[in-house]
Amino acid sequence: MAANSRLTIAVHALAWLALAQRQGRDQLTSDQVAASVNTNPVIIRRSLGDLRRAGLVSVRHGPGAGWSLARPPEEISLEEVYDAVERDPLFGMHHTEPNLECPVGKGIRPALGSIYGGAEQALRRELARTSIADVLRQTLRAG
Amino acid sequence: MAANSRLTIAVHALAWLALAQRQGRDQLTSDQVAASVNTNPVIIRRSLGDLRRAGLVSVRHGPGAGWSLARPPEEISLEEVYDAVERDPLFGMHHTEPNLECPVGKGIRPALGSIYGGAEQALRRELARTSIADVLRQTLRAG
DNA sequence: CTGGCTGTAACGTCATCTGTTACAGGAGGT
DNA sequence: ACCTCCTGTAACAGATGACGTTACAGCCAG
Repeated sequence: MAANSRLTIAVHALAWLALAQRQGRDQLTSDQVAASVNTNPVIIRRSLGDLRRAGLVSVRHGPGAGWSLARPPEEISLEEVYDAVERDPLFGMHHTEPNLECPVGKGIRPALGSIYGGAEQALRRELARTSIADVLRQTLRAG
Repeated sequence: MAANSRLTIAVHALAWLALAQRQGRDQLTSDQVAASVNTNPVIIRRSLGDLRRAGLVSVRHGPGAGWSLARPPEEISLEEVYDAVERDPLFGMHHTEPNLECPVGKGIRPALGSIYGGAEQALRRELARTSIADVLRQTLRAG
């Protein structure tokens, strides 16, 4: 798959918001987040926009504005972040409809659909075990 | 991520080989597999080439040539197929190096690396529970 | 009202995947 | 040894999507 960095960007932004909050800075602008992630502020706004629609962060407009966590970092799991930023299923089906004359072509899609569903659930269960607070703790230990 | 259909193509081809084998047809050419998947034979050769390098199928050249399973379908797990056809990690890191002045930017990559590793392992463990024989069974039941 | 920041559209660039054509190379049957 | 069939792979076109950038409308505290 494509090396998709959306989850990385979102988790990085959330961890940075969690650290800033702990340090008493309640808001961060997209420019400030972008400076840590080292990318363009618009990328951050797009990512945090997804997280806002999922209810994980909130935003304040006007001067002195910025982003903050909508919940304590212990209560934000990577599964929720994954759901917020990842739209497409993990594995894609055939681009063109398989040959329905062939017994394999006829039944393969529902069979794979259920198998892929189980695999995605296993992935989510694992991501659910880690919170933004966990990520921040491991990040500060590694740094 | 990109809707990547490589795993789907490979599993479809293997299930079709397994069914053909059960019906007494020991070899299938890439044209015959392509007719069931409904794609170009070169796509099939590329996919089966990955599986051959992983030791899951074998190929015979010359006239009357074609592909066949290198092992019984009960002993080929989707985890092996996944490893054979999927080169990139599931989640990508930042495109540009994060800001190392920031404590989050400094430690986020090793932290995420270990978390992503655990998530990929959970995915693989789930894929390991299903064999090509299982896929074929479910496919024929669904068809 | 004003200044600062968000939200989003529009666009370019780049990488990747699928699909296609073309052709060199290997191996069994004669 | 030759033929013939099929594999293996390079080269290319088109589509898709991600990232990055610029630009601008909208919103709101002061």
